Amino acid sequence: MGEGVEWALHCCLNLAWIGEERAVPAVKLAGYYELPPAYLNKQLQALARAGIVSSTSGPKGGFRLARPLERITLMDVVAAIEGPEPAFRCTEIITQGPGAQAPGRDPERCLIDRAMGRAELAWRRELAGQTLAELSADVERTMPGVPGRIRRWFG
Amino acid sequence: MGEGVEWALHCCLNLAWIGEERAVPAVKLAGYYELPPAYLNKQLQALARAGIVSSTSGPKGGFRLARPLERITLMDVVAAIEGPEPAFRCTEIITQGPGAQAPGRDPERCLIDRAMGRAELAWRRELAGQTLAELSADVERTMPGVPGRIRRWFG
DNA sequence: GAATCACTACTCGGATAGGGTGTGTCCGAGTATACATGG
DNA sequence: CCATGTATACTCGGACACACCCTATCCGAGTAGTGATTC
Repeated sequence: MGEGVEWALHCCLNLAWIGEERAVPAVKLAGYYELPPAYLNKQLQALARAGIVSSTSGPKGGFRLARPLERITLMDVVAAIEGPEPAFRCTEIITQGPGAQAPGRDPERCLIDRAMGRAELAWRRELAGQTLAELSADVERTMPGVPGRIRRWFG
Repeated sequence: MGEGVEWALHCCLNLAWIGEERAVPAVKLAGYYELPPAYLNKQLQALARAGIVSSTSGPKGGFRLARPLERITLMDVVAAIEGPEPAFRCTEIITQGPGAQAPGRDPERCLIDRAMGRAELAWRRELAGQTLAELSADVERTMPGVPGRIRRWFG
């Protein structure tokens, strides 16, 4: 899995703590973690395409959260960065070669694909079941000073 | 995820249906699905290193299951092919840059890492909860002719 | 006839190239601000 | 003093290289079987 997911999650939390009334440019977000600015910008573009953040150009421009943390799940961010395709993609080798099964013969998919799909569904369900708001609450509980320090640093 | 996982799962089932008294060379297994023989051999080597199959060289050599299907889970095969590293690897960017948290300050890991780890644990748990024996039983129930046909083709 | 030995064919195993996706960088389009200018 | 036009600086957005891992291939090490040779 690409590391852009980790960057995107941290940035979403930071944007929330900074407040949605201010737009933060990618360069500043990158500076906080010493990440490649242009590449982080690319990841944030993906978040913008997914409707998670909104972007504005020009001076005083940048990124801000498009909706509250309560309506952003881990799944949303992962899907925005990694794409919607499943990790395990069945190439249907069962329909090739001498022992080929007729593709349309059984309406159900390849059983291996179904089994792997069940596991991936459990993964997605877990990701979709946790919002960034819960994550933010956990951080504020275990490290109360962090959000304030971040808001101050970006000020 | 690499497609070698799909190949390995099909091959394990085929080896089980053929019977463990016979060793099947990689070339023959590849021929059944028209896969690149040498590359499939590489995947089977990974299964051998993981102790899922045993390999014997020379004439009448090949691969055979090292233990019954009841003791092989989807997780075993995935770990053998893909490696033991988790898909999401936290790069600890939280410990870098101006807002660096001291690494040893909190004994618990980065909360984002923990959240992603929970999801991945659900995935692994689902994979580890299903054995190839159950998968084989499903196939024999929905497509009763397949195992016999495979055993016949490899004969 | 039986045992031994060399030879052959076959298989795995690791070392070696090629391609595709993720990683990283650069420059142009667009915009809001600030300033100068004129009424 | 206020409105307007212009220049400017700043930001995103997409187009352009680089690198690493997955994919694919090839050849050597080792082994079991086979046949010839010898006692």
